[in-house]
Amino acid sequence: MPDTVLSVWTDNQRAEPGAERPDGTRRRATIHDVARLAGVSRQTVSRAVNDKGEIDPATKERVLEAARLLDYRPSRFARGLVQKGAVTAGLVIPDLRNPFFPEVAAGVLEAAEQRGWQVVVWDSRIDEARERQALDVLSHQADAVVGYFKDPDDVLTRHLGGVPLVLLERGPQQTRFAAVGIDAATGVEQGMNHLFRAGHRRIGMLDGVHGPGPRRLAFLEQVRRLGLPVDEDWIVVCPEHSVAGGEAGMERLLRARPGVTAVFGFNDLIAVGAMRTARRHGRSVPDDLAVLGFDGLSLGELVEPALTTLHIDKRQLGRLAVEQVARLRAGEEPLRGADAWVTPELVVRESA
Amino acid sequence: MPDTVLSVWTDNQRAEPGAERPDGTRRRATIHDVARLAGVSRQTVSRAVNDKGEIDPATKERVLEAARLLDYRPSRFARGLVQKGAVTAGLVIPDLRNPFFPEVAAGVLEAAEQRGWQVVVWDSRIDEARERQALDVLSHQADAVVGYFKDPDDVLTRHLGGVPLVLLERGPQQTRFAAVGIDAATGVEQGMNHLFRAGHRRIGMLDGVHGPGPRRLAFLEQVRRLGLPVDEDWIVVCPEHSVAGGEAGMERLLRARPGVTAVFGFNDLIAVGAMRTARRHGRSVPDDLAVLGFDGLSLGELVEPALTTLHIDKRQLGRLAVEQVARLRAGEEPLRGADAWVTPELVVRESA
DNA sequence: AACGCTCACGTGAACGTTCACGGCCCCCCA
DNA sequence: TGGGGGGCCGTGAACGTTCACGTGAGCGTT
Repeated sequence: MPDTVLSVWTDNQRAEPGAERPDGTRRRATIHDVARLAGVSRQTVSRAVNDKGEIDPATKERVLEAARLLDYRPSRFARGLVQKGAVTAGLVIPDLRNPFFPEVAAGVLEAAEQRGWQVVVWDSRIDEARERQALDVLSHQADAVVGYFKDPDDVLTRHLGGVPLVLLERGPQQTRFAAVGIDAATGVEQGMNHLFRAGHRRIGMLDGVHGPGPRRLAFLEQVRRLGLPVDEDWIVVCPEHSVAGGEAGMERLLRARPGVTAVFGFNDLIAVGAMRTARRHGRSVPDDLAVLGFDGLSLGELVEPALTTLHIDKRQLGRLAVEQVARLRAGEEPLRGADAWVTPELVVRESA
Repeated sequence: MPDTVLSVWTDNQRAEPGAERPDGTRRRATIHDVARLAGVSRQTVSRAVNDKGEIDPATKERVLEAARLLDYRPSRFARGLVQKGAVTAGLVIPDLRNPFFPEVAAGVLEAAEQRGWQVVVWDSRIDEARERQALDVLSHQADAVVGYFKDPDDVLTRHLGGVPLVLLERGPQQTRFAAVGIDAATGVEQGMNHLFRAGHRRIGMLDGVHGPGPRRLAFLEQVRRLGLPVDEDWIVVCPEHSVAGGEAGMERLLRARPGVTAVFGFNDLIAVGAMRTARRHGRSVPDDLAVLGFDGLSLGELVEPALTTLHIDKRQLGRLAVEQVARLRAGEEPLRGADAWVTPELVVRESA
């Protein structure tokens, strides 16, 4: 290589052309171009770049040099067309900034990697339109999709164009699609028992969604079972699934039900927000107000007091989702019921 | 559709076959199979599934029905081969569980989405072998790669096979590749000025990497500039970039330099760990010991005392990386110097 | 001298789409 | 009655690889 270090440095990585077209634009170099320049056949080029055997080391070097010169890169499409087996899954996540979802994603990536699949990730930013948009793209580019979607089945089907879908955190009774989820009922039961045994009778909920989702339904069932007072003022919906959302929700709950002695948060971020608001109102946690989270984020150990929460194995959730995809692809029946759930586990720390 | 609801529910999403092969396995249905079943040509099938015009509504419906029957999905490879323009970028992240990286990823995803690109994500889990592995795959499947890599240029080149690479957080002097990074010098200067003005003279560093990385070099320069005492005992390397790592590192620092009055953390998690250890040793923060972080994670506002830190615009970092990729693809010169940096900003909260 | 074997390399076919045509039929209008 | 035009549909070709062969040169063995 006669290039000086400087020129290598400067020209580094610049897209250098294959061939000039009549219209002046540049076409990407093909295996043909390389073959011609190196004076060999396509097959020999293929042998060189994929370093297979049956090729003279000298010609191999010559071919690679030609490839470098033309900035040749094999077309992944042409390649994929002839060698099957490359699997791409789509993953649609509502909000990467909520620490819950990166953990789920990590589980998906881990399981996908083990199977040799790759994952293209979309952040829908809690926007249903963006969810559909993600589906539109992924239905063209992925072999399967897993993710969080709010739309009903028929809408999803319309944007899916036949690719298999695995829903995250949708009860199977709410969808015909394969799904993996969280056993909210069992989790909430553990949590409410814990609060009840600690003497709490006026328990509020800071929900995260408007409709009667699984967590709220489970909460209501426990409230009924334990014979606690309840009306809709005990449940307030936070404007967002964040600390700020939890703070706002707690403000409203304290106004509506000043007598509340414990709150059950839709997730850990909301619970943390609740603690902050409570403290700002002069109530100490857990003495004046107990706070229970739902997620088991590691940041719950860092706040003060440390958050008592229902811990979810988030990686496992992701891994399960990938397994569902594998089943669909194999033509098997997807997991239903408890096998497709992750059961929360109560982690008692300090806040309740 | 004569199917009962039940059968739809049950058979849902199961991979139903295209055609039986001699060996008994099933082949995915092609456009040809659909055409034959519907009694039309490929082109007509194409028109139906891509809903273009020039097709009779009745035949269209017939074709779509046939496609449904065969579970036909167009091959994305065959499609990509003929219509250019689909861009896939690879993103390699060290650890999705460190809140810093999901934010960077969010920036990458956001910018990629705006350009109509998709992103396949790999979590290398801070393992250099896995980094290379990711490169091996992505060099085959992606049109460009951006990510965190520890290997030197030549190793990367070998695993890259010609695809453009943008490095995250590597000073351009350390690599010939295009890069985006953090202006550690400016950031550390701000931080150290802040500590110095508060009266601190014995300042330790909890580093995150073994070599003399940019943050440590900047630290040493500031120490020299301010005329502070320094030897290697003032710098300890934490075993990992986590709260636990910070706790362990702080234990060692306190043992080596009990007179320390302030510590500068490699990142926010380490700084939080330092605070916890300090407190466990009976030192109150910031009175007995000031702690300064580097990252600006939102969890820094939640801990107590709230973490003073050098805030980095992590999304911007991701967006910049995508812009670098775009430049490389366009054959332009990548950004160098300050345009490719994100400058940290001191956020004074309570810990220092 | 005939055979066989290995090494290095080339050739046609196939992968599954879309694109650019071209053709047919029917209707309408002059 | 002729021609024009639009609606609907089909036919080759092309996209860029890899795969399964085929070929010829060179060398050693019998």
